[in-house]
Amino acid sequence: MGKRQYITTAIDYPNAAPHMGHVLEKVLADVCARWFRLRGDEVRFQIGTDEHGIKIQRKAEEEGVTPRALVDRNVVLFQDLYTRLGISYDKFIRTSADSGHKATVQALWNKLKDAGMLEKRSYTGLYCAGCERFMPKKDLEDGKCPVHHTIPDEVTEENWFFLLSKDTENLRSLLTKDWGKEEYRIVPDFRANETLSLLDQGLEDVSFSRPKTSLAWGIDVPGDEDHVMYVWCDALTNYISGLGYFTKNEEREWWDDAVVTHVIGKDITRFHALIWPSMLKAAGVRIPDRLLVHGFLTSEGEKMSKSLGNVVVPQDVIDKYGVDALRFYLSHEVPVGRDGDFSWKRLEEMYDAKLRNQLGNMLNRALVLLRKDGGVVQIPTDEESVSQTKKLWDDFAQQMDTFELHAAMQSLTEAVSILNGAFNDRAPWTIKDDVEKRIQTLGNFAECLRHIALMLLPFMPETAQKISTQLGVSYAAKMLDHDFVITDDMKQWGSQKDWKTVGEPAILFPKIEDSVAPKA
RNA sequence: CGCGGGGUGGAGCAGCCUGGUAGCUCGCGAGGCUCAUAACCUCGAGGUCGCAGGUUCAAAUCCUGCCCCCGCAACCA
Repeated sequence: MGKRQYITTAIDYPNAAPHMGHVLEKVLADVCARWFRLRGDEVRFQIGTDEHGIKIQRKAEEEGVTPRALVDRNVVLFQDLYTRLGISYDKFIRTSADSGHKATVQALWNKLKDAGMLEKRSYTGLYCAGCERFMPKKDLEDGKCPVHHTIPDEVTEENWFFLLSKDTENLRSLLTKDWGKEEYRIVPDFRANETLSLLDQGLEDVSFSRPKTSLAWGIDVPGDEDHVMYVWCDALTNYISGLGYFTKNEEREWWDDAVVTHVIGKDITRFHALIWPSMLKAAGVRIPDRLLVHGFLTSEGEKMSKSLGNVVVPQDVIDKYGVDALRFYLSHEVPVGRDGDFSWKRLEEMYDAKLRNQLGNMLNRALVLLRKDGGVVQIPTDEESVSQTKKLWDDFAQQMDTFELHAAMQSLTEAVSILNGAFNDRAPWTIKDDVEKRIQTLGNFAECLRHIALMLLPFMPETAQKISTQLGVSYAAKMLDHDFVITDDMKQWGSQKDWKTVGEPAILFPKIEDSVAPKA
């Protein structure tokens, strides 16, 4: 018990407002972080923004503002959204604004250089003046830029390269077994297989810097005033710079002596699976434990894109259905690791069917009847209830521990459905003469709901607390505290001896009248 | 032959590894109940499991070929 967990998400690129894809990742990581805390682990959870780079620089030029002003403005959008979503992060790192970040990155750079992993080379490529970037040959149509229909110029520029190819076999070993006894697991498995097939194709060295003439908005390369670091050394390093690595070193134990989990999207798997461990190893820093890779979200079955006009603004969803409905949808409908779809119609169906009609109504029908008998809580204890509850918790923990979060979430909605069925079968409202029996029958349902609320806590914290409060459970007020832990006692059937009466029933999920999705 | 994912009742998916009455959720229809947020429960309709071959007593499930959709292909989460 009580392992130390360091969990991170990819840092977001704040060149525009956050969208549903950003939210998927944060919710996934937050559910994990909350679960770790609830099971008694010490957790540090970091998110942030990757604020350098050419796109920010250009976007700022377009708007006639400084890059600094642009990111300062946009970062707030991310922070506000994540706060509203209840993302329980401990640290929000900003690569251009966090004082320690630059120092750690430059220190890491020097270590890579000392390790002989950096080399300055001239790079020759096809440069499109219109796009202001090098075009890979594969992107060209008949040798022309597909956007500008011009033949790109052959341009040579100096770049620092990270000698990733040196580590090809080490990385293959790392992903299949270990690298100097260090292990690094990719979840789900098929992402690991994909990465291994990349190794089979051979690894190339990676460009790690840009001349300031083409990119000014970034961290200076130490000892080379004409160059700025390219994204990888800058962005990936956030995971350790956020802990003061190589500088203050105050919080290094969260890296050195913790289970480290990176939550990322499938597009950046290769960088996290290959470049990052190679960098760390060269710098003499331990490799993380696992990489949790999520898929992408389509919108209404199609790729999310501005031109299609189907980009879903998370705030619209929250405004209409609430934070927990959104967290529920992303957890219940999107299998961890695989692509998912966001659909207003589906969200509405799920909200009505699972949350309003099943969960909310179940709570309400039990509470209303209990209140008619004075709200007395009496939970009959029998062998079967005790053992079934234990099995429920064991199965749930198993799924959560192996990151099958959607399966865990789905088994919760399944449990609520079974509860509704049992309620009809036992029909407590038909027990007219025997008050004691009626109260005890209802007590069973209240106790079941108490357990379900606890399990819902990582997914839908506010809802879980509301249920517990309505039930009148004594720990309800503390459930959202950062240090709240689900104890073995809480997981026991009928363990809450101080639970005497139920609270006031209230509608958990109201009917949403307007069934038309807001236009984007 | 670039890589990967996928094509199963109206929608979304499971099943395929370890062949043998095709399952789940939503939606739809009909009954039941009436404690409850017109919610809940039960039953039902609806599928030649992308196409074509092959292996087998038997294939959604294994093999071969083909068609189609989606994503990725060094910086779009």
